[in-house]
Amino acid sequence: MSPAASHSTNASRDLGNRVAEELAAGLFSGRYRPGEMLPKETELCDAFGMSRPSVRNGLQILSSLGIVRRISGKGTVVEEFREWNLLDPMVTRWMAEYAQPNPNFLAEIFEFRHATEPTIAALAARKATARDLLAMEEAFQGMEAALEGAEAGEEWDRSAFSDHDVAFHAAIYRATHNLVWAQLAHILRPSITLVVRTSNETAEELRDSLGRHRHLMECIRLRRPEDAEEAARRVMARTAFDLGITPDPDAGPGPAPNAHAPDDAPKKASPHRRA
Amino acid sequence: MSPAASHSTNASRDLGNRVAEELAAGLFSGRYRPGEMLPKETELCDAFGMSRPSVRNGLQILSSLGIVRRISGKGTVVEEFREWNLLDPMVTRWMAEYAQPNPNFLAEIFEFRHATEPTIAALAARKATARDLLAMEEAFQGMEAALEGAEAGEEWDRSAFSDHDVAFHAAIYRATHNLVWAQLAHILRPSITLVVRTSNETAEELRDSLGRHRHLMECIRLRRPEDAEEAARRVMARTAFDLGITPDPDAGPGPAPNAHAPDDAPKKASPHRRA
DNA sequence: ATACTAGGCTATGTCAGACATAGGGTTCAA
DNA sequence: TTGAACCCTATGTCTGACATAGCCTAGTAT
Repeated sequence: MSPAASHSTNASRDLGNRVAEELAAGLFSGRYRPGEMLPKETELCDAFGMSRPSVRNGLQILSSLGIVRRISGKGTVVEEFREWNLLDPMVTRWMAEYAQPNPNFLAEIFEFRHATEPTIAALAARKATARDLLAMEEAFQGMEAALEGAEAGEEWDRSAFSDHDVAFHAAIYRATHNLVWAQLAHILRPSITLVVRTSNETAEELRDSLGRHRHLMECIRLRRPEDAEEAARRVMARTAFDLGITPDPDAGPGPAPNAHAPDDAPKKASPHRRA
Repeated sequence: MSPAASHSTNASRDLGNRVAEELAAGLFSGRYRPGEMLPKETELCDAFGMSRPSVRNGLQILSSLGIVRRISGKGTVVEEFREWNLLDPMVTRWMAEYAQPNPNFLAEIFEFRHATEPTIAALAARKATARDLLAMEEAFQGMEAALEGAEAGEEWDRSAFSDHDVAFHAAIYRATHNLVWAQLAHILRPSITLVVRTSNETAEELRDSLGRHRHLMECIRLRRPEDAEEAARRVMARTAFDLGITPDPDAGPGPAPNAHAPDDAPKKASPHRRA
């Protein structure tokens, strides 16, 4: 009807988000770099075929995420990467979706996970409810199913596996029933999908990883905080190997990926190393 | 001059932020509660004396922070608290500024800090640069100066002390040179200012706290990760006491989770939130 | 009587055009 | 060389209008 609809808002009703999304694709993929200027509003209007208010709406979103800064009378400049709100859910989604894997950045997220997930697992073992355990179990079964599909010979769906992997770890974060950690679950997605997209684990390696996840889940279910802590360390050791940070999945918890730190102190030997 | 200035944009050039700020004050103080509806746009225009685009701009900011949800044709509804992006710098500022201290929430942030700051301190001890150490030192001297002013008898400026306290811990977070932790430094402000606003430490207690901070700083400067870890635990033990979480600042690093809420918030047996 | 549809009302989403003002550069004079 | 006055550009804001999603109500058919 009315093909020449004047406003023609038949498509989406959320144009600002579309603008932000498209620009984010360029921002996160590195097409626009910090310090550079984005096209001016009128040019973006032209490029997207939308009115100025909608374009401004999109720019506003990016601005409130610390990704760009709007300078009155001058234009829109890309902020330094360090200023971006990397912990915002939308930003983490964009990272997982558009960013090309940056080894340095992945290593930093891993460093964070490596230091915290054992603690989180212990807390989860103390506080997890039946609902939390269910979420973990469903995610785990999803990983299992994806892996079996792969072993059945079909072409193997990496994204299905990594989605459930994300869900598994997020369930543990949420099981702490702590607002801060629950929100930090968002950084899992870029951390996991970016590595899965590039690395090439064998079926055997994945099965090993799955076993470690199962063990972690069992420790949480049985309410054994200390065992859960150790189990989480073993999961992270596996992840470190898949990320290429350690040469051996059973190698100790090398804390920092980059060893340029002038540490005259011996690194912390894991206190309870039950083999 | 031109009293009938039509546009009269004499005041600020950032009306959207003003709207967001004012609404945030109401949102964080509990005047608007999750599930409720905000006034409609035209009413807000009237209340703030601004045009619809500006008001929409402010609502857009709150929306992109997960604080409200805009429903086309219906209105603006306040999201559940758990959906708010509590890790966003602007949100943490609003929490520190407008939220009345919620014991439960403070306990959760403390739980997070208690679990992570020792690790962070150890990492900082490995990676801190001269610039990081300078930032820590300046913040520490700021705390010292504020405390001495207090002991000199003048009326004592809590906010000066807590600002430098925030800066001190933030410097440690940043000294890790890890993007994730650097961003997490933002949660320090509500955690610290909210407790300082309510608690009533004596000068002696503050001096004790200051000593623990100094020791932590020295351990980091001397690049002793393990000592820094322990020193951070002692700082957190002091903080736990000031928060009313533990009865004794030297009561070991009792993992706060199960022991919190001694007097003012009787702990529920079931962790389920459902009422 | 119940269920389903049609219509109207409300509040948000989008558009168009206009003016005001901050930032930055340029020109001209002291 | 330096300073001030000028102009241009791009963003910030306003006004007024229409389009559409969500919701409520009334009317009709079975």
